[in-house]
Amino acid sequence: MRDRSPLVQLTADVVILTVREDRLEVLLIRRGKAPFEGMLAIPGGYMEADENLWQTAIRELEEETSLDGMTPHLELVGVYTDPERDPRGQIASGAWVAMIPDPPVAKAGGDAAATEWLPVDQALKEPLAFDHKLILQDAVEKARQSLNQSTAAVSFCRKEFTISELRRVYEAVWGGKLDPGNFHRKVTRIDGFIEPTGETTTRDGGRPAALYRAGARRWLPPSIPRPEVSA
Amino acid sequence: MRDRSPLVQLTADVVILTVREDRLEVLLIRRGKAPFEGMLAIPGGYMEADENLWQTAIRELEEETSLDGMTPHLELVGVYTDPERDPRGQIASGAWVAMIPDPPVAKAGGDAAATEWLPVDQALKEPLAFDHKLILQDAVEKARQSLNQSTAAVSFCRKEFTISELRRVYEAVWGGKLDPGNFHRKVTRIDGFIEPTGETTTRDGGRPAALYRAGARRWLPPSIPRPEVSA
DNA sequence: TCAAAAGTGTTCAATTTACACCCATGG
DNA sequence: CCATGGGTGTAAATTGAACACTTTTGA
Repeated sequence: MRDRSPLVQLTADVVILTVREDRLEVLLIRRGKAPFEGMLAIPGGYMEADENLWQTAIRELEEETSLDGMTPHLELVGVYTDPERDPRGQIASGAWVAMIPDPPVAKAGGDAAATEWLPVDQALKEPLAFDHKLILQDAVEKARQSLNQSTAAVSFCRKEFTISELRRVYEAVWGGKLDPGNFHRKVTRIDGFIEPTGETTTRDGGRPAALYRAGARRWLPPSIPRPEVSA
Repeated sequence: MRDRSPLVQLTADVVILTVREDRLEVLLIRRGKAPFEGMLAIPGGYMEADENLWQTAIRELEEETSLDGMTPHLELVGVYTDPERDPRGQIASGAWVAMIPDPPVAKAGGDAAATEWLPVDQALKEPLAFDHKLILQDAVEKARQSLNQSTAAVSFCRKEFTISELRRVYEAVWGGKLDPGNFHRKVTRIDGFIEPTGETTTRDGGRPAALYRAGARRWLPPSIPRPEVSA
């Protein structure tokens, strides 16, 4: 049995999402070589000998975007291992979703002939290489869930952001509108979600808005409250 | 670069959890062969040629437990790919966490010399083979998070269960006590979480309790409410 | 009759919702 | 001045927390 266990190569695919002009967009590459030459694909690459797959994902992310030293939110979406998923042979892939602020600077590099930002709705209508349509669907679903239960939304914002900018992230990812006043109170009341910098900005127009930073909290309070730790 | 991408074998490890006597317990195997002979390990096995890693995980779960045709909650925990994690060579692992009802019937099979149920607290104090301590920690954390935000707790219960049995799942996994009355109202008010069967039981002693089935809902309501879908 | 567990009532506090309304800026 | 978005006030409805209390069984 063991001897028959197939030898595979590993790749990391990174679904890079951002919110641009109140829409959720994804970074795709136009493939420059076979297989699937000319088709859109999710950026990714092979794991190298001295690294693990998480490090591969980070490296791929850095190759495609300018991160300016910030560590982005990078979350595992799934592991894609169907024997037939890659015509080149047995290649398994770990997929991550990255949430980065706008304006993301796309670099052209690696074997990507060109990189393109596309609204997610539109990307899902395009034909994508390999099983990348499935991966993209799973990644977007994971992002939506992350906004439900974690503070991941701040990863879509710059280091300093206004509450309205944060609200527009939720609106873009979830679809629909949120009441600005109620949203403001909600997020300021959840302890550790965001912290005021003391500065203000007028970049969104209108009355100056207070600027905030991401807080230390990672998880939003659950709807069934957890008891205090007793033991 | 590509040519240097290492060839690896894939395994699926399944952290099988249950709630027994108000404690969270994990199924481990005592290894019957090298490496780590005699040590405790998380059950797992190699991916075979005609399957994907999810199917491997399901197969491993079925080898270790009697599932009686029910599909258990099986959730991806992570992908473990450090080059040095297995002394036999480059072996990458996908880890899942399974939540199954008590009483789980452990089968002895495969290359497991013996299987043992251990309270999670205790298992984390034992030395475990490979990087299985890390995997177990991650799996338990994933299970806790799942109870926060999804209806996964019902997976720890039998097909028909009382609200108290469900409450004891939360208490065992989270630690601490929940108010029985308030918990009762909470879970019956969340639409689609559980549905009454109409039957009652006295198996927990005291006044007969109504029996429930798992409902169709998979996710608990988020603390920041999602707006209605507009588009 | 008593203990045990299920489930409901009750009360006060806190939060949510849906708005109206005022505030502070740029043009 | 006006338009724009930021942020607070407010009142009604809902929900939450704590805990007393009734119900229904087995022992």
